[in-house]
Amino acid sequence: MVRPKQADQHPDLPTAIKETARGLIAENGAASLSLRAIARELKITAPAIYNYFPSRDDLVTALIVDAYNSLRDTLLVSQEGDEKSHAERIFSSARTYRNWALMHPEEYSLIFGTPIPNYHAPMEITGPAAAGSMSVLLGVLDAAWRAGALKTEGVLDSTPEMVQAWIDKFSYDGDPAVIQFAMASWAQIHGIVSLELNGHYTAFPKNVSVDSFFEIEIRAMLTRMGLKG
Amino acid sequence: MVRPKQADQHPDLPTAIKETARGLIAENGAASLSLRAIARELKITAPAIYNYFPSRDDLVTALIVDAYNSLRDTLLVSQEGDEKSHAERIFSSARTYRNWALMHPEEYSLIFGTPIPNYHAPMEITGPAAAGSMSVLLGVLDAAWRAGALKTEGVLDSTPEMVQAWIDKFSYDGDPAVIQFAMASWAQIHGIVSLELNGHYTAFPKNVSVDSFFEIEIRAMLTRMGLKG
DNA sequence: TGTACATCAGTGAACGCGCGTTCACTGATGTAC
DNA sequence: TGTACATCAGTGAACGCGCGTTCACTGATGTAC
Repeated sequence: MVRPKQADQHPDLPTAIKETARGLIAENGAASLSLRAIARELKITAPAIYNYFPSRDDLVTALIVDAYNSLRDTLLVSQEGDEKSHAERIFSSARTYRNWALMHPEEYSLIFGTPIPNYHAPMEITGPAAAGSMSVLLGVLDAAWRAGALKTEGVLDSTPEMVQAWIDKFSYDGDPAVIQFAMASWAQIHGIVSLELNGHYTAFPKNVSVDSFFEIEIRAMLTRMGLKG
Repeated sequence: MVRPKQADQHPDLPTAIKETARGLIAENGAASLSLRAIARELKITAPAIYNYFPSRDDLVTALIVDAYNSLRDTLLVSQEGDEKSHAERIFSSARTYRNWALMHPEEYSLIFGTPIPNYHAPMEITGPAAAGSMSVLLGVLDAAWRAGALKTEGVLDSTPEMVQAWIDKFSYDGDPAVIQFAMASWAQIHGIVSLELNGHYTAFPKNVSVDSFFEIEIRAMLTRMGLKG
């Protein structure tokens, strides 16, 4: 009896490694991810992983980049459809962001959660990936503003330091208030999603839906921007 | 030469253990906290810790309870002063919450960050501690509402499931919109603080202040509640 | 004041474990002739 | 079609490490007489 080559069981091993890693992170958290656990799960030996990822940190970096790209792609798809109003587009981006996080909690915690101990993300790789997904969110607001759909008067007395930093970094030539809105909306959505994912909202009987609470908050967000949801 | 007893070097060893633990969490993250590292730092041996904490998990639980209590106490102090208006009280609670988080990032990540792998918080201990600090925040809003300072008309068509769960759990007899406001404000503040602490806002030249961005958001929050900041 | 003794905080060795990473290797596969 | 050989993905043993926890112990301190 000839034992089949392992490759036969995992035609695309690098992908299988990453998928298994995501599964393990979902179970035990990103901090306790280990190459040996991945290998055990895949029924290969740990050194085999080194054929595809030079070290554990490189695997983690690949997972982070994948996560940012997945979020970005999901957001882009949600914006398709020319018939949508600006309010609808913003609304659907917000919903999509939350839904993506709820469906991929392990990836959300990987990019927005507490950093993994002893892992230092190489900014020249994760930076652009992060900017890619964030720029989609900003893009929706910017488009709405350029179409004159956003009320920005009186939002800012002067430009906050952080908003200015963003403007400088990305050479943004629109209204600073759009950046303020973008960062505020992001914080609001992230705040809800983060509390939700870590069980701070639902320490109740369990299975309490956050959906309608979230919808109301997004509507309030749109109202603040001068849009009707 | 008689070697002094270790107890002489650490008159209050349980406290010293917790302080050292907080220091190590600040350095390397809560996920990598180890009894041996604490002992090393204190120049004692690891088993000595077992005289005060029956296991690593019990130490972590103590740290979490301490964190919640510290946050609660800090919030309570910030509310003192009868001369303050409701808007001022809410504003100062928000500021205090953020400042506490910035001054104690290790404790903030302990209670609101990604859970520590293989640690399961005993809800009967951490639950009341969490409720204690959260009820201070809710208390400020509730007081403002009872004084008629909050505009709650039209905020809720119907009561979201999660808001109702809170009302049931804490037998709240006020306006459900107050709970909606409380949870929304908490999410907004937590969102900003969380992004700030994890470096998602300040991946810039570094040292970019979030202060005025935050102030504007709190003011917007007050405006939404019908208060002028 | 002096002696015998109980207390108990902290020690040091040891346990079994899982980890990332290295290394020389094996053996199935594909290629060249 | 058949043989010799190069390739290279995956193996298995080994390394040095740090971890939580247990255990019998030591030795300074406080107490009783």
